[in-house]
Amino acid sequence: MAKKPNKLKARLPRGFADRSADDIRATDEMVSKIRQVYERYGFDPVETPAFEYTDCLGKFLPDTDRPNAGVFSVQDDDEQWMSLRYDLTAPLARHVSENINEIQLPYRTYRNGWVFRNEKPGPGRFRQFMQFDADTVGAPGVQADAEMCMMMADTMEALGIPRGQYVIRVNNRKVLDGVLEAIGLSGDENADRRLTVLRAIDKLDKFGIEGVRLLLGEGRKDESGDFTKGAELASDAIDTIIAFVSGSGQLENAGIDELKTMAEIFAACGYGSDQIKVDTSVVRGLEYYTGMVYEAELLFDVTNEKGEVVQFGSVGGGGRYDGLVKRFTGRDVPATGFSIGVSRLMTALKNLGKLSASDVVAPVLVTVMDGDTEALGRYQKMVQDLRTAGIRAEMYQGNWKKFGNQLKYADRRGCPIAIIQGSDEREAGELQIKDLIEGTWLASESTDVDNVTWRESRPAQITIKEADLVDTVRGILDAQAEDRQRAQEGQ
RNA sequence: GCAGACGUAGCUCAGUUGGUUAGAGCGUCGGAUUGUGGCUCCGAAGGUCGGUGGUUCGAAUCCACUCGUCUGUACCA
Repeated sequence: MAKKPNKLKARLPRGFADRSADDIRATDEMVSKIRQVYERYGFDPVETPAFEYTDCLGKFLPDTDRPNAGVFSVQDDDEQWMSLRYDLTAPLARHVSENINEIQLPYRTYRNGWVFRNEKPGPGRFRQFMQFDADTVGAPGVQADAEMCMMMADTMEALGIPRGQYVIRVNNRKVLDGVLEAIGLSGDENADRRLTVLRAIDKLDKFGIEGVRLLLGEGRKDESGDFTKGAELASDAIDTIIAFVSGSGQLENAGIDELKTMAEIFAACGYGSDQIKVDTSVVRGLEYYTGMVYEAELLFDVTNEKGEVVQFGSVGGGGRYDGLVKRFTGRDVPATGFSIGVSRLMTALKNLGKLSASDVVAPVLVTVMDGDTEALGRYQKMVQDLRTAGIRAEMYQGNWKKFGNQLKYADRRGCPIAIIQGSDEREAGELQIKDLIEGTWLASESTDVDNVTWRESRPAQITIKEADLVDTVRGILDAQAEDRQRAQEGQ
């Protein structure tokens, strides 16, 4: 056997995805709905690049052991480390700090873009994904946080998620700090333990009360038998925390007061607990949040491709980060903002059926039966006439000599209509207009017809005068659109 | 990172205690049909059995290592 040439294997890096036409259109539609809400709230767009100097992004400086832990980093030719951004908040803090003298505070801004994380990918979890953020920089008041939550709720509804199918959960980091203090976990020497406790609390919706109890104590065994070490708290401390996160604990501190103020704002603005509610188990990221934290959670079941119900968790979140700009400027610039995971949310909406199947119809296909220059010019002219009338259209660009293939192409491409003009029609100044949607239906109704009879019947095909091309096509397209509309409503 | 399961054609999967030339369905391509999609019929292409090494007369099958995928878990700024 002849030796095979060493063919290059085409492969996508793991954790990355190609996006189809449908995905791109659906994303564009989603993004535009989100943008409309943010614009209405008076936010302005800003864009920062995908790369930042690594030290500007946060605590991750590449070390020699794992230069890319968590982030994708490269060294510039002047040996400075740069990284792909892993969120849109740190770059915003950099942008604001760098332009602090030009920017009018409070600065209300939004932006969407790709972010990158160098970590283990999973289903619905990619190493490149899109986020859509909104932030108010330079506003210390709780009102700014409250506005964020309300805007998040409005956004969910603008995306077609009905009230009751989502909830914005709010908490205040200061509250949790108070709880930790109450069980004697204050001070630097307990920093690690505090983290473990916060992480355990964050898993309430995943593991339930009992799971969290285990993580606060000895530890917990997962389904594969692997053991996770717990925080090893005393049992009365565990009880205090459990009581607190399940809503029955008592505590007075600044965090609670702020939450009360927020609740009043929500009530005054007409947002009920079916939209936004205080939930003392919300933790969010551990690093930079200083006060309010909030997250958007979907309450409906999401089934994946295999038909399994999956725990979807949050589709967005944020909070107050008063220290992030100060790192650069030394000035106190309080800020609050949130981020929507566009890619994740889109997966969920797709499953909810809220993602309207693309309105874009495939182009009308002008078939080719005569390949000489003059004839090709005539076909191309038909295409241009249709395009001028605002109708998507294209001329067949493959091997025109196999006519059957042209219709097969149109069929698979989903073309609504095919235009046919052979020499017979040409001489009569006529065109054949074939309704491919109607034809598909006819074909499914008559499966036992032999091929010759099927072909000679020329299903769903009419003959018209050349001059009537645009009007006829438009008429058929309109009728097809009505049918689609009716079918959708009938569901 | 840790733990477990699984890797056979483009896809979904068969493949006997280790035994000749590794199969099927679907899909793809060609033909029946130089001017009509579907159905039908005929034919063809397509495989380093994830990789490397070992055991054996002989490995898709057994062993070791490795890579990859999936599931759980950890981390997630």
